[in-house]
Order: sequence, then structure tokens, then C-alpha cells
Amino acid sequence: MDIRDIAAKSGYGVGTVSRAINGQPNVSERARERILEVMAELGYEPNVNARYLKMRTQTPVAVFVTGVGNRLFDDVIGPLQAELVREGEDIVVTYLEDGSNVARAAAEYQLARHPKGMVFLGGDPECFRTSFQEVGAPAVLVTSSAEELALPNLSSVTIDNEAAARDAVAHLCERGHRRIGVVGGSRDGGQISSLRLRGAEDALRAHGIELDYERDYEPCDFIEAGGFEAAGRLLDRAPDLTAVFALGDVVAFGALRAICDRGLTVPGDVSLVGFDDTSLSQYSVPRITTIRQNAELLGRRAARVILDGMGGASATHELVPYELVERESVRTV
Amino acid sequence: MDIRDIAAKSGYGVGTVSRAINGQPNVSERARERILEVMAELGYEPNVNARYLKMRTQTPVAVFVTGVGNRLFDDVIGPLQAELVREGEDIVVTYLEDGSNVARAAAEYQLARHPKGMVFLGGDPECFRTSFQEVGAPAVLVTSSAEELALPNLSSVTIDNEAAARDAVAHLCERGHRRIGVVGGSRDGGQISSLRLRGAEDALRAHGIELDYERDYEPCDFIEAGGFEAAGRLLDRAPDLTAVFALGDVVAFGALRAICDRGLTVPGDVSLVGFDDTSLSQYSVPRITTIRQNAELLGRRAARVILDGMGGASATHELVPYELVERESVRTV
DNA sequence: CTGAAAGCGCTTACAG
DNA sequence: CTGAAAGCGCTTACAG
Repeated sequence: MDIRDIAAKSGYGVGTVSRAINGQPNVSERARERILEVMAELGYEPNVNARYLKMRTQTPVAVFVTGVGNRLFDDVIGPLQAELVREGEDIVVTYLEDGSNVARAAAEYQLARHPKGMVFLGGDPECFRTSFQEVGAPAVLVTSSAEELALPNLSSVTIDNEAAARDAVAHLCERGHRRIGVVGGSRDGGQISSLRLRGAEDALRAHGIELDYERDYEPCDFIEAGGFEAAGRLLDRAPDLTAVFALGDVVAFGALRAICDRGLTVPGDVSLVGFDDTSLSQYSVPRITTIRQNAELLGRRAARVILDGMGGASATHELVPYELVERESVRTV
Repeated sequence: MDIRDIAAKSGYGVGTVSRAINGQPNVSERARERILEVMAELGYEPNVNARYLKMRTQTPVAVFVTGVGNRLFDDVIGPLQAELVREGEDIVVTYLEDGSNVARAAAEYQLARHPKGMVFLGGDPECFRTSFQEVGAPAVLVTSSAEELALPNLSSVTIDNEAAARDAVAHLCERGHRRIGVVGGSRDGGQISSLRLRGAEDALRAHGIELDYERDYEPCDFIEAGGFEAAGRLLDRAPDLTAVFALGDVVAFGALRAICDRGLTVPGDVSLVGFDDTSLSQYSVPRITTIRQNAELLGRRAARVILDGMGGASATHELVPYELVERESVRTV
């Protein structure tokens, strides 16, 4: 069934049917009614391939969310959308599988839909290196920096991950901890891991401590099980640790479990700091001290960048504030 | 840039270019090489609208995941895919926003892609009532039952939510609890809530207790904050409760926090049972006793149903086993 | 092995 | 306000 069937059955031409479907002007009330009626009766759905193939007009700003399950992104979308809407722009969001090549998806989408702009929530900055030429629309990477990519149309807005990690670890040092372990990510695990690790290293060094990666660091994926296993290994190897910095809340949550399983308490025996301020750190027992990214600002600034880009502005790379939120998982020693 | 540019630049016709792109036979090695070279050089990406508009062949089985962040679904996809792959079928998964109309998305997808089959992980069964006529492909709803929809091509595979909830609450009763509160979902909140609530009600009644919805039940969304608030209200209203059954692990996790905030301990003062067996219940302190759905079987059976459906079998509605996993959140009183 | 041509189902000037 | 026609960028018989 296609638009011609609707045309035939309603007694109008396909052009009129098309205009009726799309709510365009130049269709009599009578025709519109009749056409909608026939469509409903036949259960007709337009073919999106044909439609987008033909339409040269731009589609709404496309938002690609990669870290499915990353609560932070949900909190970014609201403000992002709000800011865009007040300038009359809509968004359509697409969820991508973890680890997928966002840049490829974006290139394909660009050709298929011609979005006015693109927003990437998560995703590995590296993939933009190879597959991003085709997209001409203004785009912004949120949460990772695209600065060194130096692409003309790819902006980024992010917190200073290095400084945030530095603050997190400094917080521990200032509370008297000197034997501090680090878990999560990996040493060559992409931008975010590297930056947070470097921040931790810096903070330690500023307090006269050299981070011994062999002994006091344990890499892992950003999942609960990862944090659990990694922290377990770390604790078994270095039982004199009085504090642990986890590169993400999921990791911290798993680590908390590993600590408790060894008969230790947080913060009684081991202090713990996470990163991200997800519901995991907000509701766990004890609540976990962590780094909060300002989701509202992340969203609003990303929207601004897109809007400016649509107006011809070139790519920018912004830093947005973060904040150490102190909860119940750190004690002074 | 389109396929004609590649044809022109490579010195071949568009037909040959198309065949080369799609890895079809009847292209000389020489031509293939040259064409691929030109494509790479120009960074050409085919237009998917045009491609799918033209292609009448069927596309791989489409998997729609709705409860983004529902870990269970991740665990279902693996076995689902494995089972399909051994019959030579691939899958392509699409993540949908929470609360979106999966049936509409499916109808649109059907027209655009002609998938060989469709699998729905999550999603409200009700929406299939209105927007599912267009899809002729065999489809299966996983996690909710589509039995009463009685659609000829929509199967379902699910656990018996009512029985599972009954077991969960019976477990509490058998441990001596008689003042049991229930949190999560809502009384008219769709199939899953209703079933689990009914199961709880039944178990209580079997032990001579009538569930007082006014006093001992508190509805909430399936998010941590919901469980936290709802359990808080419940506890304040009925401080004599010795156990709480949460309709989902996220709710249980929030409830755990609310309980602790009142100076009570789990399971010392209040016992707690969740539902879903997510990482939340696995890693929380204490670990939460919960209902585990057999994700492996859910996936494998769903695959079988699709495969059978492709072979002409009509819709079936299967129940898959679940299991109460006892952990650290329930004590005998 | 290759190319020219038809056509997938729409939208959009254009003419009436 | 309406219809006939061109064309979006591909794929696929068909003929060579």
C-alpha cells in the first residue's frame, strides 16, 4: 500500500494526499478530511525512506546517546532540549550501542536525514578522526573533548576531568590519607581514563606521594563487577590502603562491596571517592562522595554551541564546572 | 556526492559500482579494487534511504530495546543472537526511548526495512493494540505477555510475574513476617505492575493476611528516587512493618536507603525482597534477595519463536522459569 | 563482466 | 485548491 492507493481511494491526486499528510497549506478542508479518513481506514503509514530521500529540507537536531544506562546523559537531554526549543528547534534522539562508532553512525545519518545539527552524548573521540568528513552540520561532543581533533565543525563541552580527579584525590590527601589506591579505566584507555588518572597522579604528587601503578592501581571496565573484582585485587595486594579513588561511580559501587566483603567498613576502615554522581552514589549505603558534572550546564552549553554553529560560528571547546560533593564515604585519619 | 560520482571517477557504470559496494559477484577484481579505492579517497557513504527504498530483500531480525538501562535486556540479547546466528540469521538492535510507542516504531521500521522478524525487549503491550497491523513479520514480545492481544504474528515469552511475586512474598511469610509492605509500580500501571501486585496479594492471603492497599502499599516509578520516597512514606505511616517487597530492584535499592535513613537496618529491623536481579541487588550492602528471570532462556526461546515464525508457525505464548535468589536482606523473625 | 534503463514511494515546483 | 510530472540516489533485471 502506498500513497497512490490513498490517492485512488480518496479521489484526489498524490500531490494533494502528500500535502494533506504533511499538514501543508493549499489543501481544502474537505480534501484533508477525506484523505485522513481513508488513511486511517487503511492503516496507511508513509514510507520513510522515500520521504527522506526526496526531502531536501533539514531535519531536527540529532542527539546520539552512547553510554546507554549513563544516567548523566538523561539529565543533560532535558536542559539541552529546553534551550533548543526556545529557539524553535526540536531534537530527535538516537540511542547507540555501547562501543559503537558514533562518527560512522553520524555520517550515515547526515546523508539520510540532513539534520540541522548533531549532539553526541558520550562516544570515543578517536572515531571522529576517520569517519566524520561527510558531516557538514554543526556538531558537539559532550563529555569528552574534541579539541585535539581540530575538526572545523566539531565542538565540545566537557568538564576538566583532570582537575576534577585531582580535586577528588586532593580531598583524600587533605583528610590525612597517604595510602590511596586507584581503580577503574585503564592507562591507555582513552581520553577520560587518561585524564582522570593523570589528575589523581598530580594530586598525589602535590602531597609528596608518587602513584605506584604496579601496586596501588587496578584497571577495570566501568561496570559494577569490574569495580568489585579490581578493588578486591587491590585490597588483597595492598591491605594498608586507607582510601580508594574510583574513576566512576559504578566502579566505586562495586569497590564498596569488595571492601565490605573483606570485613572492612566505609569510611571506618577505607574511605572512598567516586566520580559522576549517579544514583549509585546517591543511594548507596553509605552514600558515596563523588564528583558531579553540571548536567544542566552541559546541556545548555551544548545547545548554544549548536545554535551558534547553525549561525555560522566555528567550533569551540568549552569547559563547564564540576563539583566535589561530600557525602558519607570519607573520613579524616 | 553520490554513486554517479564514484562511477564517473572510477570509469565504471553505476551498476558495477553498486555491485562492488555490496560485495556482489559479477565484478572483476580489477573493477572492485579501483572502485573501492575511489570510494575511500572521496569518503563516499551510500545513501541508506535510496538503498532501502529500492531493496525489496528482507533485512535482518530487528531487536527493539525499550527500557534503556535495564540490565536484564543486555543479558537477553547475547543468547538471542547466538541462537539466531547458528541458523544463519543476524540481528540489528535499536534502542528506543523509555515510554515510546514500540508498535509505531515497529510499523515504521517494517515499511522501511522489511525485517525478517522483530523482537521487542520491553515496551507496553497495550500499544500493539492500535499500531501493529502493518507488520507482517513474525514478532515476539519479551518480558510481557501478548497473549490477550491475540495478534496472529505477535508471540511472547515471559516469566510468570504473578507467581514470582507470590513466591517472593511467600518467602517473607514463611520467615515469619506478617506485617509486610509493598512498594513500586501502581495499581493500574500496566501488566507487569498488576501481575506482581496480584501475586503479592495472593501470597499474603494464603497466609491469612489481606493486603491493605491504603496502609501497606505505596506506588512509585521504577527509579531509585521513587523507591526511596515511597518506602519512606510507607515506613512513616506503618512503622510496625517488618518486611518490604519492592516490585523492582531499583525500587528496592531506593527503599534500602530510606530504611537506613530511619536508623533501621536490613535485615535486622526490616527484611527486603526485590525483583529483577540487577547489579543493584547483587552489589548493594547488604545484597538483596530477589527474583531472577532466566535471561538466557528468555533470549533463546525468543529466537526460536522468530525462527519458527519465519517458517510459518503461528504465534505462541511461553512461560520461562524464574528463581528466587536468597541473599542477605531477609531474616527470620 | 559491464552498462543503460526502469522504478522503489515519496515531495515539490510548476501549470492550471 | 489541485494534478501531472520530474527526480531524490540507489538496486536489479535485462541485454550485451
